[in-house]
Amino acid sequence: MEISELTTSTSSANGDVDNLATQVESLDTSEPKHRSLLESSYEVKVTSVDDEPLLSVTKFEELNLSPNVLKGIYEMGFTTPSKIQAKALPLLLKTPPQNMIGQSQSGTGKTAAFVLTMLSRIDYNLKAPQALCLTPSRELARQIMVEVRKMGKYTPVITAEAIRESHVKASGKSRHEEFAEAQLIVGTPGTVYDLLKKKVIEKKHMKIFVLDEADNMLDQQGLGDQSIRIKNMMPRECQIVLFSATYSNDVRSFATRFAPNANQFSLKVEELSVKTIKQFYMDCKNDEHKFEVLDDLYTLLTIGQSIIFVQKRETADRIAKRMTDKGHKVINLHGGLSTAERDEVMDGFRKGSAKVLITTNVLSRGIDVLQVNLVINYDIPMDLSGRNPDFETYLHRIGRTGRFGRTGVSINFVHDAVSWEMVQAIQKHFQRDIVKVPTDDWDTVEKILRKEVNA
DNA sequence: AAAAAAC
Repeated sequence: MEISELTTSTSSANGDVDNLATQVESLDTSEPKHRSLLESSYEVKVTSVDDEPLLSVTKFEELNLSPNVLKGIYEMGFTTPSKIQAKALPLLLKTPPQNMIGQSQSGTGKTAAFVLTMLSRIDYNLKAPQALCLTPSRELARQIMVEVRKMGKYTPVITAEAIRESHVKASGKSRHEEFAEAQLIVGTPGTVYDLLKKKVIEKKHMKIFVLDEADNMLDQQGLGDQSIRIKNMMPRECQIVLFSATYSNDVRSFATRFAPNANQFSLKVEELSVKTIKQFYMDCKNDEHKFEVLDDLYTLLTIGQSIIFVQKRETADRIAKRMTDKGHKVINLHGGLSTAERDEVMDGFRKGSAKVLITTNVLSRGIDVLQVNLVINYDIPMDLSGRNPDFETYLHRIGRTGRFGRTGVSINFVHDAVSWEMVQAIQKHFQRDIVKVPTDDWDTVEKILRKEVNA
């Protein structure tokens, strides 16, 4: 098989800017238009396993989608394919199917791309599992399922979530009954593996297997093992699709074995950090001072919806309690909560009834709440040794804001030499300035942040 | 030294 490569550089892609602007507008008309994240040039490298010329579509109509899928897409407000959709969809939808390893910035339309592909692969006359998507958290699985149901609204698709149950099913259907006829399944690895093993989920008709946040799904101890076991249960001819905004070097080489002969698209590392997300740091004196600064920040500034990331569950609980004691209205989500509690907290945050969410890395990836305009790294994400920053997690965390071309702000709390060095390393790695804001001069802070953070 | 993910 020949490998053909095409590198496209777009410095004045007005078409793309228009396309995206149209999407942003239709997603939320209550906000003023922001600069598009595609405003400045960036490079997408596409690699195809065929030697056929690479196709990039400008309209969804060019993709031979079923009219029912098209109708769902348009109703969601998508008018034309985003940049990555334009390049990836022709490859994803090829017959016979080919594997795909895709990388693009957060909020550029990856989810829609693989959901659309799943919906297009299903034989709707066959009431059996045919499309499976795995995610690293229940919150992300639920979010993707919402997208599936919107996009598949005019198709007869039968769906099921394979996540730990949070309540007794109102329908009265057993899981066996539910999964027997479900054609499209989104879930977390533990539950999916369990259901496959028990033959609650039938595997023999599976046509497409998607790993969202693929690097995380393959890298993480536990998650990786489960993902591999599940993939090994899929039929040989099943299409494998990996998507993420990040692939660390070691994960990428494994990904190419996990999804052999895959078409690929990827970005250079300096293109990954979304330019519309402003990055700051606050120099705190010590760990206790971090909390005082946090308290002051939420007392003295009017802040829209925001997420505060910490390293440990216990820190999330502790900070949430102390903030509540100080009179702030905050909610708290981590893996130690019950499934019902997690669903309730997440639903409240999505509705906007809660403005401040304190959480762990469980929500670092994929979660899409458009109104979030501030992300605080109360603890800088680091690797297991505690000596190096976790660049991938950092990028995913700050990517919770600035969705779909909106502006966003991230603030890193620094409190000692190690955390300061990590911020320096992050700045160097992504070639993006991380600007200091004072911790004692709130007039200045407000001037710097006002435009972006105020509600 | 974490977090997540199953029963």
